[in-house]
Formats: sequence, C-alpha cells, structure tokens
Amino acid sequence: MPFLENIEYDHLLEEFKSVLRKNSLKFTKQRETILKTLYNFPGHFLPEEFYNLIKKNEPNSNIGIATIYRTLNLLEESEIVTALSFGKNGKKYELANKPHHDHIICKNCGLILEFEDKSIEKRQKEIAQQNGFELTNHIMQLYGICPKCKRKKIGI
Amino acid sequence: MPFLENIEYDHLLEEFKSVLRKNSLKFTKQRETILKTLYNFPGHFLPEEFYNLIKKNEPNSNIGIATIYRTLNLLEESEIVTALSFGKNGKKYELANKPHHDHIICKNCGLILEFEDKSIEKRQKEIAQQNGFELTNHIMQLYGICPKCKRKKIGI
DNA sequence: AAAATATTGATACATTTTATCATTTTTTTA
DNA sequence: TAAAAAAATGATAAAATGTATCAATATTTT
Ligand SMILES: [Mn+2]
Ligand SMILES: [Mn+2]
Ligand SMILES: [Zn+2]
Ligand SMILES: [Zn+2]
Repeated sequence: MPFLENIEYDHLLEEFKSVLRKNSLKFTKQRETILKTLYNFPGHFLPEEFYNLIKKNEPNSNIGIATIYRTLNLLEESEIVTALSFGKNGKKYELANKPHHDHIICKNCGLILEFEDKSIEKRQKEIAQQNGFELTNHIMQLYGICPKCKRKKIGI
Repeated sequence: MPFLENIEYDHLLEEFKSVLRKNSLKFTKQRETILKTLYNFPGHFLPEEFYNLIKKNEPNSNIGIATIYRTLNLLEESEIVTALSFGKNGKKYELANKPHHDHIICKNCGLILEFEDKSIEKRQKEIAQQNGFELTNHIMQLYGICPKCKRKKIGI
C-alpha cells in the first residue's frame, strides 16, 4: 500500500478512535474492520453490500449484519461517513473524506457519479432564507440514463 | 362545493378514467374515493394517512390498506400524483395538479413548503449534459428549522 | 488480575410494502 | 339484460429493511 494512503488511513483511524473515546465507546476488531473496508473500497454501498464485501475480504472476521448497521449508524452520526438515500431500497454509505457533493444516478445500471455545484448550493441557501428557514442540510439526486446505457438504447 | 372546483375535479376524473380505459382497468368505487380524497385534501400524505383520512371522511367505504397502496402506485405511474420520499419512513403523495416543485421541510415539526427555482433546474440540466446523462427526473429536498420552531428555540 | 463496562452475533421483532387468493364487482358479450 | 369474462377487492401472509433484546464475550478501568 502506498505511503500516502497509509498516512490517510492512520489519520482516519485516529479520528475514529477520538470519537470513540469522546463517547466512552470501545475500539473493537469489528469497528476497525468496517472502517478499513470503507477506506479500501471507495464507492457507495448498502449495509448488505458491506456485509458481503467484508465476508469476502476478511473471511475470519465473522461480523454480524447487526454490527454493520450499528457501526454505519455510529459513523454517520460522527460524520465519518455520509449516506445516500434510495427510499425503501435503503441507504448507500461512503467515506466522508471529500467535500460535500451530490449525485447523478443511472436508472438503468445504477452508476453513481458525483458533482458539486456552488451556484445551486448558493440558491438553496437563499431559498431557505426567503422562507425563514435555518438550512441544516439537503438532498439532491439527479436521475437519468448514463452514456453507456444510452448507447445500448435501453428501453426503460 | 363551488363550481370551479367541480369543473377541476371532473377534469381530473376524466383524466383518471382515460388512464384506466387505456390500460383495460376498471373504474371502481374505491379508486374514485381515493382520487376524491386526494382532491379534497391538498397536502402531502403517507398511504397510512390516506387510509385514516378516508376511514374518517367516508366511513361507509371500507377500503383496505392494500387498495390504498395499489391505487397510489397506479396514480403515480400515471403521473396523476407525485411522491416525496422520506427514506424508510415511506413516501408522501400529493396530487400532481401544479407545476413541478421541490420541498423545504422542517426537521422539527415536519412542515413542508413548496418552491420552484428555474435557475437550479437549469443548472441540473447542464450538469447532466456535462456528464453525458439524459436527465429524466430529480429529487431535491432542503431540510432545516422553520420560523415557528426557530422561535421556540428547539434543540434538535 | 479482577471488576466494570460496552459490544457482539444470533435472532426475535417492528415497520413498510407487496403477493396471494377466494370472493365480489365491473365490463363485455351475446 | 342475463350470462360470461375480466379485473379488483379485502384480508392476511410474506418479503424486505432495519432495530431491539439478550446471554456470552471483549475491552477498558481500577
Ligand atoms: Mn458520493
Ligand atoms: Mn408538493
Ligand atoms: Zn447506466
Ligand atoms: Zn417546524
């Protein structure tokens, strides 16, 4: 593993440990495995997908699905991961190691791209203000057909 | 009921009947009751909330919860209603009798306000295009604290 | 090392939504 | 308009995602 990534992971680990200490929580093998998996697999994953990813990559870990849910919730509250909601199809999690962004999603193949747009973010703040709201967060997801699927001329 | 509203409702009803005819579906008392309730109660409601609304307002209808779900799905596919997702807390439905809009939602009291912003919509189209996507739809929800709740100085 | 504390995996349970199916209602046909 | 065909219904079982419970285990503190 390249040097830089090791440094980044160590930093992340320290951040997690700090959150745990602050809340009188314990540093366990399972929590470390989940954090490492988040780090090693950039992308957007459902709890179930993490569960299978860990079973495959850390066959000796034997983590229960409940621990996956518990730990992702903890990491989300701690803002170490962010979640992307798919309605009743669950939430996909990703490491929060990049600046805020939104997503554009292919309705055919599920491809997820990321983007950020300062002008939209600015308008959102203005709209909230106009309505007297104190804005805390937002969700924005664009849905469509990706270039690859367009080429295949899929009928959705 | 005022005259204008009757005209609008009749128009809506004809639209629904046309969808049903087109798909060889039948016009039933239950489907009419649900459409009428959507029309009479503007707002954003969960299937369960519609179910209770109808039980209260049409005590003789005896509609099953399954029919509520089935009919809302049908109306959504037919673009007669639109849905607002609340993750695992379900979807709130509203009659699609106004132009496209997005929502700003109070995290404390659940108040939902509507807005439309042409400049955001335009940027969304541009972003999709830049990524080679054919944009079909989007979701955007702003979350925050409404003026009333702000005044109460709620600690979230 | 012992005691205190928190976590874990298994699994029961909760919640939202869909599937199943016998019966009823609506529409078509004659 | 009566009979036949087709679809919808309500009740409820089942699926799917996520949370709660709990005895056993691991971590941390003393
Ligand atoms: Mn992302
Ligand atoms: Mn609305
Ligand atoms: Zn695609
Ligand atoms: Zn409020």
